[in-house]
Amino acid sequence: MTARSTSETARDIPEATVARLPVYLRALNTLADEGVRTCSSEDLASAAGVNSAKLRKDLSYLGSYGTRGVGYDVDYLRYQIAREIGVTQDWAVVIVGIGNLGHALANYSGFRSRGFHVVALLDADESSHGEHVAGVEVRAFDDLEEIVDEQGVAIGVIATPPAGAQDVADRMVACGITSILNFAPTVISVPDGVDVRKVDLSIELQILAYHEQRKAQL
Amino acid sequence: MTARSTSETARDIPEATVARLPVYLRALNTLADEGVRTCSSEDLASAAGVNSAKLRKDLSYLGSYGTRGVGYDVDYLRYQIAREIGVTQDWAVVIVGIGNLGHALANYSGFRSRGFHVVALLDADESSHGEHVAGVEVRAFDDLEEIVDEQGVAIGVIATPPAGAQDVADRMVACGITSILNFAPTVISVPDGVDVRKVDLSIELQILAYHEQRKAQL
DNA sequence: CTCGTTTTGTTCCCACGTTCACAAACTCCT
DNA sequence: AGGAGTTTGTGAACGTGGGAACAAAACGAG
Repeated sequence: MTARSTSETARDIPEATVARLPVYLRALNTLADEGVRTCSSEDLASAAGVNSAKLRKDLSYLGSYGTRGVGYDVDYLRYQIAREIGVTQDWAVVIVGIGNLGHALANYSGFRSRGFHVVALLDADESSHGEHVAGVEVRAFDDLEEIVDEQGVAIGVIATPPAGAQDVADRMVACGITSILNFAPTVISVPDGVDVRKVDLSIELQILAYHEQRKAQL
Repeated sequence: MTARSTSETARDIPEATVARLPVYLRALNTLADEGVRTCSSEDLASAAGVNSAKLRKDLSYLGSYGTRGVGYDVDYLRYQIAREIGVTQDWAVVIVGIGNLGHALANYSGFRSRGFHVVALLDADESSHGEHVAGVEVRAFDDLEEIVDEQGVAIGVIATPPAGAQDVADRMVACGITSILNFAPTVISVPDGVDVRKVDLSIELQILAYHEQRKAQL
């Protein structure tokens, strides 16, 4: 509806919206599994746990994919969101650090089913090399460059202890990885152009503890 | 400096600040381990990966714990943040769902060292009962009420498959748990007064994929 | 004691995100 | 064909968060 810029897609979507698109996509998948063909913004919003006005505004950044008076076609919208996020293609992922968490990540079925393919598991500890986890062999961390080149890996996952995380990140960046998901409980710094997202289990618990403590004070 | 309200502490701290306090706390712990006794806002900010103005503003919500011209006493500030977050006390935590992720969480040393104590591991699958993980016996999900009552549990962790997550949440809320950390890839709804935080691995990857795709388009 | 230096605490302003509210657009019924 | 009823897409108001910049406060030198 709005005028397109020179390059076809690529009007920029607010970061907060980007973070919610995968939630909408999951909700749409659930609806589709239940046989729902069409839904209103109200339906989808409640399935996704957000306000319907916010949902409509979020979707409006992608384009005008609904029909007034009717709602959204579940399959069509699902495809449009998947395309916008980029999960219509397959992404190669490398996981570094095969401890408890690395094992869990390697075995996590949610990656595979959403277009993420774990092509390598790496660990600095030699005693783990050769072991197979989720059908993938654990290899030496030094094989990183080779694997990234061969397989065209763009996304790396760090699941090492905090002390090694910055080194791992540096090596990843050096060999061309531009997106990192960091589970190590430490701040890592990377050059501009590289995206890092951090997941920190104990920080989440501490945030809950803060609110819990406040409730207890009343 | 500002006038206190009737009840001693408890001016409300912005949510964005609350989420960063654990990061500051971790950075302070690292500095303390290195033998640093005093630091400026600049030092601490770079250790925590934030802007120094933001750090100072965040800390100012807690009180006036620095000294102009000098900086912050590392130990003192560390204690003040820990007290504010509530990690000077010990919190009992129950983990439900002992699959790959549940195992990893049970074994995660970062919980114990930050005042979180895993008092029970529960699973609906009988075949896992009796097994010991990280020194704690896996018990039946039906024991939840008993354990929560006896141990005064306020925080629950859900690491089940998505289909069971809402049921688990309902049972947790029913027996008095008021803070939930949800790893199941589904939206769970809870009554007012209950805090839920969600950690979703595949959503994080999808957000990275979006940015990766945009970089590739240029 | 006074001046210069350092660093905090805070104010002001801008950008971003959320919500409301409504016009535009579509369907269905008569 | 026209009107009533729905539901989207969006403009406008509001609230929260981030960053620059500066006054206030401490310290040290002379």
